[in-house]
Amino acid sequence: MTQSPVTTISEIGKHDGQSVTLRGWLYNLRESGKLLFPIFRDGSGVIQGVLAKNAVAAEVFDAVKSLTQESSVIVEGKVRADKRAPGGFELDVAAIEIVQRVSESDPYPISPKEHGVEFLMEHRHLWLRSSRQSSILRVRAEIIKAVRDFFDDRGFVLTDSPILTPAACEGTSTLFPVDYFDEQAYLTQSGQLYIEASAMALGKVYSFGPTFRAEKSKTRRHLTEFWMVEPEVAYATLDDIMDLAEGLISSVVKKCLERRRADLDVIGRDVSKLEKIEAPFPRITYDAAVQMLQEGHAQGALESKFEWGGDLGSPDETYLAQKFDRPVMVHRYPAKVKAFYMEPDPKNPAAALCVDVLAPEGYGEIIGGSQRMSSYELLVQRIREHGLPEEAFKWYLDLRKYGSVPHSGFGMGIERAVAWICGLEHVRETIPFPRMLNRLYP
RNA sequence: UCCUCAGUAGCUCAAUGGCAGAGCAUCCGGCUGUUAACCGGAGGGUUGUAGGUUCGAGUCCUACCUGAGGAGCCA
Repeated sequence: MTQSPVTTISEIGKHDGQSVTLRGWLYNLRESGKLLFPIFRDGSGVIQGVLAKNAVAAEVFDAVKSLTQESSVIVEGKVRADKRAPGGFELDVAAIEIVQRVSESDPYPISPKEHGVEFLMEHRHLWLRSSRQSSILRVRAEIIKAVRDFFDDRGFVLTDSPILTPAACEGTSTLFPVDYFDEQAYLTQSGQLYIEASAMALGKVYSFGPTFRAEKSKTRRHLTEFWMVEPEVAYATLDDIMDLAEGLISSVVKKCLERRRADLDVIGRDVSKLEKIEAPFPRITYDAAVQMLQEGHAQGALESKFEWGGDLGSPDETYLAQKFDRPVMVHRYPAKVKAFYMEPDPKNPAAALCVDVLAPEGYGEIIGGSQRMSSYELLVQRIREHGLPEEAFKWYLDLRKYGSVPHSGFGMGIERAVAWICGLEHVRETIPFPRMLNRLYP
């Protein structure tokens, strides 16, 4: 092959009328008599090639004609703007080098036709190559970058929490145990307790990493391994972190609309719904939410009547979220349904200074946060009430002995945020290799 | 853990208790603008597993396995 400049499909518009080299894979091949229409992908996008039998060398035509799906190829050809092409450009193929040809006796299993969930999940390592899955992963990467930029630009310091932990932060029933030499350790279910310590050192901090929950949940919103970003701010109140949460979400959505609109189109997302996501978000108390739920039940929109004092269930969250066109913040839940470390509301000690942010369109809770308890005595009392091993929390209690201050933070689940922003049916598509109740492979 | 549904060709699905079928994929042939191309042909089956009912079971019954959707729990 001659040496034309190597480029990518996403950049190919800059080379209109020129010869270029693309390195990628055959996505599909159509033919019509003496014409071939190979579709190539290279990780940045998809482009259709064209070969006419009387216009190219016979060996090039035959080589393309015999290609199998997902064979890896280096192609050279002239870029041509064409209204018939979905991406606006086509490639008049002049030469091709087959890097590895997929055998027809063992063809690529994922055809352009429909497949079932189980089959696709068994072939997740190959499913990632589809346009839709590639676009989702690009949006995921954009969301993570937008999250980190948001905090970095505001003076937060990234202080990651350990993955291996000696004890639970919210009870032991949902932990994955691992052998740690002669001790029992667990995979973390939240980095929160540790970033409280680093917030006391550095003021404004966040952690970003994987978390693990051995919940036997089998729903479209659950993974056993998922990624969380958790900011923690010294001297911040509940109101402060509600401001922070709505700023984060609106900033992330805006970045995706600016930089990943083409991918959102591939995924089929209705971006008009995302364009409405601007601060301020509605804020309602738990008490107001209960009233809305009871009205919903009276109107027949909800099956069961919600009683004050319980935690919100999935159908309840979906109902509340449907009342708004942007995320809704529900704050001040009853303390007894929330974690032990939450500060009581001074105006009503039965309520906790906490907030759940419910995404629109039924995507459920994407953020959970609170003001943390700052009193040593009260925290000891709560740890005992919850039957937690006091010895394991000695270091955490130290934070309340040496310059304790009010502080607040929250956790945002990356996969739920990706599912919502992309408009996906299930969080399993939001991460390259999802870990679920019945899925550890591939 | 509980509730509901499903499992038939590589994939997606049909088949009243009575001969196991189609589309896609693969292979062969045709077509100079195809858009999940189309047209013709070929090969491809231990109907999830183990029992049971029946003259006869993909179909009915029991148990188990696997998967999906939901509840609870949660981000």
